[in-house]
Amino acid sequence: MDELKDFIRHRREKAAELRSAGINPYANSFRAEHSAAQIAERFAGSTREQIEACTDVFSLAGRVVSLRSFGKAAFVHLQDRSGRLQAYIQKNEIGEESFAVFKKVDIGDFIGVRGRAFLTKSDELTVLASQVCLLTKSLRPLPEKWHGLQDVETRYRQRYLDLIANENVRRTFHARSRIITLIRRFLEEHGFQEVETPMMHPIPGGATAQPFKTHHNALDMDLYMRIAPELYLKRLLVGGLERVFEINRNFRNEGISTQHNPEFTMVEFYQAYATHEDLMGLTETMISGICAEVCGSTTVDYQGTAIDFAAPWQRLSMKEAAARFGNFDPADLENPEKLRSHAAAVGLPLCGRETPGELIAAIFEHVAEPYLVQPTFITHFPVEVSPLARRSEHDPSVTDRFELYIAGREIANAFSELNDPLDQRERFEAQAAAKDRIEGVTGAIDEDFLLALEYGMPPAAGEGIGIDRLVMLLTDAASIRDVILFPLMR
RNA sequence: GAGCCGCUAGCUCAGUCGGUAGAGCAACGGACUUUUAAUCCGUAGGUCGACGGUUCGAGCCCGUCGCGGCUCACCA
Repeated sequence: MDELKDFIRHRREKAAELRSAGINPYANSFRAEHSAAQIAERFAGSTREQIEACTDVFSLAGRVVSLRSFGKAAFVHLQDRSGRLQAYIQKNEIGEESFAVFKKVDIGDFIGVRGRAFLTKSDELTVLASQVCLLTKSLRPLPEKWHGLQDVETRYRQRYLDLIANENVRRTFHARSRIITLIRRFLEEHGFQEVETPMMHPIPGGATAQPFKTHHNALDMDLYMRIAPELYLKRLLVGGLERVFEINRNFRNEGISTQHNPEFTMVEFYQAYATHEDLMGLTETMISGICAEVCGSTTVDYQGTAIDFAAPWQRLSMKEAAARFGNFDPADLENPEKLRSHAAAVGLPLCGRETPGELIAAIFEHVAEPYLVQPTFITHFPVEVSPLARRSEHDPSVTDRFELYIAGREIANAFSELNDPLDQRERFEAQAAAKDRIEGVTGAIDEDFLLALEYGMPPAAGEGIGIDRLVMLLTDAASIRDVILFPLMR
């Protein structure tokens, strides 16, 4: 860059002038003892007289986000981690020299302020500065104060600007943090132990999705970024860790959309001696509790629709849901010809080799999923689309599995775990064959996982919850990118 | 990967029928010691996403490409 923009040149010049006057424009000597919110909290409900009678001196540091300068005085708003607070800087309060330094402060700079509190004429709590320190000179102008930063691409690529300019974005990511904390707390209180399992897998498993491939040079070994932690968490059940959970990233080499980011966060948890029925209750309790705590209510507005998280939630079998929303006789789903004709009628592309269970699942996803707005557990998943779930003891064609749908989206997936090593091997082989049949790709079988099962895995149930999607629901975010700090950009 | 929409000053946005590139905020100079989208006077700031074409003349019309958003497909 041979020609600097005026605003950058001006700010560099100011920084240089300060340096030559013996002022470090990147000082780190100021210790803020209070946050904006703490000071506001201190005087919440106080009268003007009470505030002005208080002789406490507060120290506050933050970014200057607005500046209204008069000849020998100025008002600034400082923004810190907790919010904003106004400071009033007067020449005769801080002295001539200090005021000369302050005159070189721009919007965007970090400053520290020390002083007593007062109420302005318009009743705004303000710190009357007795001392002002420049802490960091900003060389670039911030986005505009009134409209903030709107450009979606800039918001994602330069998230720091989005966070500075848009308070609702700060709120969203604060909510995300709280949601994860509450999930962790809930599971720990229920006796679950947090673990970390490999992110790089020799054989990708635990879900059906395209993996990212990578390579370890020293071992000359191909590896895959994990698509799910499931098979490792179950090895821990074999190892006797009866209740485990992991909150971490999964990576799927698939399309990107408002619901899909290539890396996304899931919580997966496994509980020995529990069934998928137990997990439905656990899930209702956990999510409705988190909703109440984060949103202050179990009813939230999501993109203009009210969603009620109060338990209990509706439960429907997949066949019931498919027949109800597809408007046909449930008995048709038991008849292979009628099933296939319904699938064709709703516009599904068919190759002619789909099994009945695959057709039921495809019809369900097509006709019912978008209409499952209120929290709904869908149960009785066909065995063909559930390679890791335990077969139902009442109907061998389905599994003891549920998925949770909210706002037309899959939020959680859970099942009583298949722990019969021979059945598991058959399912893996069927799955590999299906992959070969439909995609012409040979699926690898995780022999090490089957070996673990042969030692005996206690009966258990496991569940995965998509954290990003849950956060979207609880923060009214339209796109998954609005709840991921740095979404993948081309 | 396909379809639709968008890209103009640091930011937010106008730009008429193809005829000299505009505003607000921010910036710069000046005035101003209770403002809060401060106010007042003055100044500066542009590869109109990129390249090519049509035209006497293109921000505007046409084509190719880039980046982004939404929808669809694969997936959670």
